[in-house]
Amino acid sequence: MTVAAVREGGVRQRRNRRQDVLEAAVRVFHEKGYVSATIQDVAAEVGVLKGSLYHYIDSKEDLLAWIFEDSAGRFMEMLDEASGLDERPVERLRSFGRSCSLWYLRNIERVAIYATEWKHLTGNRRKNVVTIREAYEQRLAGLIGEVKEAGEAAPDLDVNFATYFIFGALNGLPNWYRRRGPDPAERIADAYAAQIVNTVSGAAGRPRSG
Amino acid sequence: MTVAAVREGGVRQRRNRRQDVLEAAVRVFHEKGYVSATIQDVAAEVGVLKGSLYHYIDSKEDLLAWIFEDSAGRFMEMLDEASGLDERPVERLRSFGRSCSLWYLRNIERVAIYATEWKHLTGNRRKNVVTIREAYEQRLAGLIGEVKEAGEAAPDLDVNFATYFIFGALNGLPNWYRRRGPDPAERIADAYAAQIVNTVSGAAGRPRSG
Amino acid sequence: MTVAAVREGGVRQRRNRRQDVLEAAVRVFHEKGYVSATIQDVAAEVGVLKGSLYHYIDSKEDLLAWIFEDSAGRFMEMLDEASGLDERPVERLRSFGRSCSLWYLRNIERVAIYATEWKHLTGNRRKNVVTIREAYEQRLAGLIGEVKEAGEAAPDLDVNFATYFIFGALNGLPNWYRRRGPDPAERIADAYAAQIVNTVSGAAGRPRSG
Amino acid sequence: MTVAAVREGGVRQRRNRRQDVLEAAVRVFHEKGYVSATIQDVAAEVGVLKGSLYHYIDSKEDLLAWIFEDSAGRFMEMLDEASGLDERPVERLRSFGRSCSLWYLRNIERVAIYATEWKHLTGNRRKNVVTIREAYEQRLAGLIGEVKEAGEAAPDLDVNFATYFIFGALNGLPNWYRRRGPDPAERIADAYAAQIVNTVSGAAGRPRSG
DNA sequence: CATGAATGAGTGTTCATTCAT
DNA sequence: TATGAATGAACACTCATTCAT
Repeated sequence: MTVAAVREGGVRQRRNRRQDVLEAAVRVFHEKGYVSATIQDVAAEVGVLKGSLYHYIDSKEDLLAWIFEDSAGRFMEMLDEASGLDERPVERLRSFGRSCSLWYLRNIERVAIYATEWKHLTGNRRKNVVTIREAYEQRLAGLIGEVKEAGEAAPDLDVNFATYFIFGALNGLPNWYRRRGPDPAERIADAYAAQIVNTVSGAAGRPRSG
Repeated sequence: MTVAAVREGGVRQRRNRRQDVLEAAVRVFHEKGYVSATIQDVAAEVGVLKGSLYHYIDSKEDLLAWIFEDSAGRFMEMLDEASGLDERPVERLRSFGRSCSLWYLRNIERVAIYATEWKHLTGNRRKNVVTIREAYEQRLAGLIGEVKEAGEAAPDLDVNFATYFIFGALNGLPNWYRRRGPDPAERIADAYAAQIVNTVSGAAGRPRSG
Repeated sequence: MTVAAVREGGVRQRRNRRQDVLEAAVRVFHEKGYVSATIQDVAAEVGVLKGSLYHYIDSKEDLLAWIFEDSAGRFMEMLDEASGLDERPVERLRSFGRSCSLWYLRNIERVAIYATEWKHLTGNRRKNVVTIREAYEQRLAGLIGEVKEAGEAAPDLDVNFATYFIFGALNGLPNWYRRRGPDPAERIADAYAAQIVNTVSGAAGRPRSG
Repeated sequence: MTVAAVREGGVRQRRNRRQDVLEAAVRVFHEKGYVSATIQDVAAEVGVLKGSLYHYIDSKEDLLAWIFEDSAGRFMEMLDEASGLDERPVERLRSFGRSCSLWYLRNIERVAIYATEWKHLTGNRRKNVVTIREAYEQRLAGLIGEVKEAGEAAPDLDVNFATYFIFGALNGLPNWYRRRGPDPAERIADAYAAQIVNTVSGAAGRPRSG
């Protein structure tokens, strides 16, 4: 083994350790809830003593914040991808719905944490999460608004209510979805995308059929 | 004052006290979350010392379970009322959606607790909550199924996914609704009912227009 | 026993408990030093478990602060008494020195804590202690200044240095004085008072003898 | 470069490193107190990680003991110098006072540690410190005794009390002296020496003037 | 020599719960 | 019924120390 290989191994191991801790925390926080979960639990999941965990984190809340940042970053990347399509508004909404649903399903524990534990962040960290959530809502509201302007939405649709409705439906995914369940994530994502479109467009969303 | 009156007064007071404690717990658990909230917090909200609270409850979890039972009972009453209508399936779904939404909005703190804190019940109490939730889901799924059978649903609709979707949307209400906000509960309930119908029926949900 | 007696007993007991805690803390902090002493130690000295101590205090630092406040209040009373005499400046200095020394000796553990642990107070509490110390120094400096103005001090005496010198000598008392030692506190106080006068006045402090 | 030079360089570097560590510890212990200061703090002051510190020390207490030994050794050298003068007792006392004061001021952090942290040594190390302190006190007491025997002390002077008094005044120096303050160390040392003499001799200390 | 991961005992503090008054 | 002192187990976090690399 070369010196470089050893060094790379060290770096990789360290990074993996940090990542291990984060992923262990995701599992534990998801299972027990952030407040009920103890640092001990996370340490046990990693396979070290609780004191050792503090090589990787500064505090329990740090660990939670770290999960949020990591998730938010990856989520935003996905959103950017999903928004830039060149299609009819209603199809862009469907596409957005499918991408979001799929991302939710693939990161279901993080999403669950994101949806329920943000209250336990304090100070600026909480503000940041709220800001990101609002950005997300506004992007969705924007899409729905475009559908409405294109005359493809139910005529009496309230954009805000629709946004909250769909947002809620998505956030409900972690409450029932099991990775080992019978339905492949893609199928669920397609169904949810269709339902999102339905929610917004009502009859207008149906292809012109007899 | 007669002896009977005193006794009745005592009973009524006790009942009120019990109810006071429950309502205080609802407020406190909603604000801080069940785990973070302390018995002290609840006692302070009631206006007694924490030791005194144990005249009305047996344990903290008892208090949570009590909230669930109380809420579930009242919720089921509402559901029974909402289900017995003699109308077209799609209108029964709309009616159900409106009633549920309205009940959610009027009991928003309890609903929030119901949606997020059920994990912290143990043993049979948890089972009961899951059972009730499933009953509720099945009732909703039943309604959606009837809509589908009546040919008024989107043709490729998956009843289960639709149920989860709508369930999630409703459970999302506590995340944004504020009692002192600009929109009256009835308006929100109507909008949510319409969106529920849209979700299920897509084009079919629109009244037959040209 | 009358109701009043019972009530008074309760109050007295509570007060005693609080006072017990404070005095236990004085002993423990004096023996081990504030940082090394644990809440456990104090609790053991009181005869309760460490958790129980938090009925009487809010934090360990609170306990330290409490000692400071209690000591400072009593010390200031003594200083006020000692300052108001109507005598020659040098005799007022002697009187002050005797009173201070005596108070130090009678409160030797508190004085030791006062002299060494003030650094471990934070924020305003530290400021307060520094302020009180400065007030004390200024009072002593004032007395010395008056002796000097009366022409009864050594001619080249620096008032500040003398103040620090004497202050240091007094603060050194806890380093050697033992309550059960051979010398009665009064004798020590007289000797220290004489030495304080000597420090300031040199030859001038001697009574005019042939 | 010769092998010897390399070796010498290594030794010198090691010695310097050791000295660096000791001096860093003096600064850190003085600032935070021995108990509150962490090995990490000392390591950071040296510029290495805490694990690396254990190449130079065996334990935290070792580090403290080392400071005491180093300081005591240098202090004793100074004392020996200061004691051998051939002068009148009172002038020897003054000379001793000036030398001590000056040494205190020049090693103010070590003196502060010496005065306050000796309790945290254990076993023989504590005994040694106490022994050294006693030796120092006896030397001072001896000088004062000689002054008294020479008839140059206040007639009712108690040698022990005077020793404690002066010892305390000297130990108080670190409580107010700042290196960057307005008064040069020599001026302070002269003043303190004069005050020491005053303390002991009272009127007798004044040169026979009219 | 230097690193930093790992340990494990310990610290201050919280809190649900009990119980004598 | 109400109090509040007391408990004891638990928690987040710290730190001196060790050791493989």
